[in-house]
Amino acid sequence: MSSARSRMEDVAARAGVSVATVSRALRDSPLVSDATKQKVLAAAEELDFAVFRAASALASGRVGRIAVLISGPVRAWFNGAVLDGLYDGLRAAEHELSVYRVTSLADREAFFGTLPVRRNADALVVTSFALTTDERDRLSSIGMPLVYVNQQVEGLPSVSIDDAAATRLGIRYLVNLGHRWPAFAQVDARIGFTYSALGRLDGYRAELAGLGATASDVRVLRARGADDGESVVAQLLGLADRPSAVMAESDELALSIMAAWTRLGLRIPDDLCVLGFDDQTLAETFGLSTVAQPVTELGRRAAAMALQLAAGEEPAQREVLLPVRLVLRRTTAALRR
Amino acid sequence: MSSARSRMEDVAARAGVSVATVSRALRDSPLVSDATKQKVLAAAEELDFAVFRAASALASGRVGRIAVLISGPVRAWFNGAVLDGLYDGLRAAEHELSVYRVTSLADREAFFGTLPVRRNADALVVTSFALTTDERDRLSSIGMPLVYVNQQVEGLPSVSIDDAAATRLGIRYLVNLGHRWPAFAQVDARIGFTYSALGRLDGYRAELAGLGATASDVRVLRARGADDGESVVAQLLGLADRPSAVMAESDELALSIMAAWTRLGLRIPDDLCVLGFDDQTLAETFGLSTVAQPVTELGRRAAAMALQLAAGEEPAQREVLLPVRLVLRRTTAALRR
DNA sequence: GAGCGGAATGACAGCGCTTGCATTAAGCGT
DNA sequence: ACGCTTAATGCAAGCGCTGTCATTCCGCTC
Repeated sequence: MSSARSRMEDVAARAGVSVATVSRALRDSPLVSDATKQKVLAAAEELDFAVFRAASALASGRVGRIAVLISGPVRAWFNGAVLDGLYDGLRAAEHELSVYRVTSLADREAFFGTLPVRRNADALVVTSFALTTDERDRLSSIGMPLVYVNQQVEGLPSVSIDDAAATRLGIRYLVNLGHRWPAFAQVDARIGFTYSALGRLDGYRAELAGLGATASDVRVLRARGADDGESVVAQLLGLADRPSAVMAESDELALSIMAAWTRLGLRIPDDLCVLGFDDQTLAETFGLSTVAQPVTELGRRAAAMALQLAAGEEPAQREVLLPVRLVLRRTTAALRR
Repeated sequence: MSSARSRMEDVAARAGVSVATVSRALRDSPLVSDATKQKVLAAAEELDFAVFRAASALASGRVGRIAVLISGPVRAWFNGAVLDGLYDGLRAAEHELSVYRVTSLADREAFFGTLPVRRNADALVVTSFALTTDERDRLSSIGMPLVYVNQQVEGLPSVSIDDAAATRLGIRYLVNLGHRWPAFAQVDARIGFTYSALGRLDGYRAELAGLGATASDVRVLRARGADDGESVVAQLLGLADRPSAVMAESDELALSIMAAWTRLGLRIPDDLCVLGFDDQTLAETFGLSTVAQPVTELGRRAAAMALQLAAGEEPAQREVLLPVRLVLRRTTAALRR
């Protein structure tokens, strides 16, 4: 408690050992005897000592820090959920997280232009968008390990779900309820970002085709943003053979569709079944049926993998695929004939 | 582009100057001539150089890092929005952010027990809960500047809104619409955390009293969580003189109340007016009228203040109060008589 | 009892920057 | 032309740790 900003030297003096021993004891090195560890720990406690990480990083070359690139703001539910997982996974390893938000092409260029992580992170986690070959080359030329979240890239370390399969699961469920054929609602792709929505769209198409739907049964509805359910509803109502069910690429879009639909006095699930994707907080509140993906777990696994790569180890599994599950609530029901 | 992990020495050699000059030039010191700065910048660019922050921190004593304590997970909308603001505010100053999540008393004790920020942050931002005197003393004994967000504490640096006044604004609006008298819905307080909800409750009580309501007109409804609108609706329906309007302490709770209410086949705003607090993303989607608070701006201002304090400057204003505004959408309407 | 191996610890040289001070160059008045 | 100020740059000493290598101190063996 006493000294406010004590150094390792002070701890060493108090414990009656050298700074080298203190350093080793605090990191629980097997080179230090148990008795000495006790003494050192006690002295550190009494002096209220905490390692100055900058000095440690300089001496060891390891900065104890993972960087993450997220697409969009932190307040977007998906980003928050991934970050929670990353923090969970890093906490035990006493690593920190540096968050870089990328919302525009300019941001992205700025990041790769200056590559601020260069010597300031031990590994980089990239969520929700693919890197160009150039960007990848630059990272590997500086020896920065890379982990993808929310997408797979041939042979590179990644943690994700199978977006296509997950969507097929949802579509199959709707079809089994008698809906011939469900539509699929999607936000227009962000420029310059490849994005798991592609896999979901593929899954939708593939499943319909597999179940015997024809080309004209495939109805993809476009929104200008995740809160633009209104456009989706307008397209829905304008369709010749109006679908009795729609699956949205995200819960946020699904909720927006629900709001626009009920605002017109129409009912859910009676007049339209809605199926979401994610299982975010408010899905339960509004009784939204959805394909749940374990987003926070994605983050945890990514953290673990990044730590392994940073330590120079080869992860047991380079491409981790986590399971999704169908969560049935009150926005889906069998087609009334 | 060439060398992957170049040091300042390499830049110095290439620019034909000393490392000291490089260091100064990169930080835009007035001690360096413009011509030299150009040369250094060019050399740094060619070598793809980025300062190794750990070394810089060790030499200067400033770590270039602000720590923030948040209550609950990152995926909670409020936390995400504050973090976005903090990142905005720190970006220009090239500072980083260390996030510490506190969800339990144990977390809190762990944080203050080891005080990991001790030498690893230049300032600490605390959101949504008050510190004990002990905790404050420990921080000030190590000279760690402190900024509160989302609450005010006598004379300490803080950035917040006036929760009581904001709530009074909302209640007054409902009363002016003819609702005699609105109820107030709140989540049971988290143990050990003081929390801006107190101010909102006070505001509710004060405004009703000020407008001439009697004690029995004050109806505070309790939810077990922000997604427990169900309990609130049950309490509402059980009330003798059923209120025609309810204000919730957060949009999340308001949305949950709306969901529970409409699930019963009741209408909004016809049978019940609902007013939220926050103006989060989905408020617009669901047409929720609400008292909007500038959460991201709270974060930006907190970042600016933290940077000032870290630099040893005294902020112009120690207690910043940001304005709120009423956002009228479709969940509120004049009482039909 | 001398020699030896292994376990535990200490001494010390950096890691890559920043910064106070010394030094040099340039400008200027007389 | 000569000192003198001011501007620009270089020199070198750390910052607080880590990791290599050397040293000490055991208990054993022969």
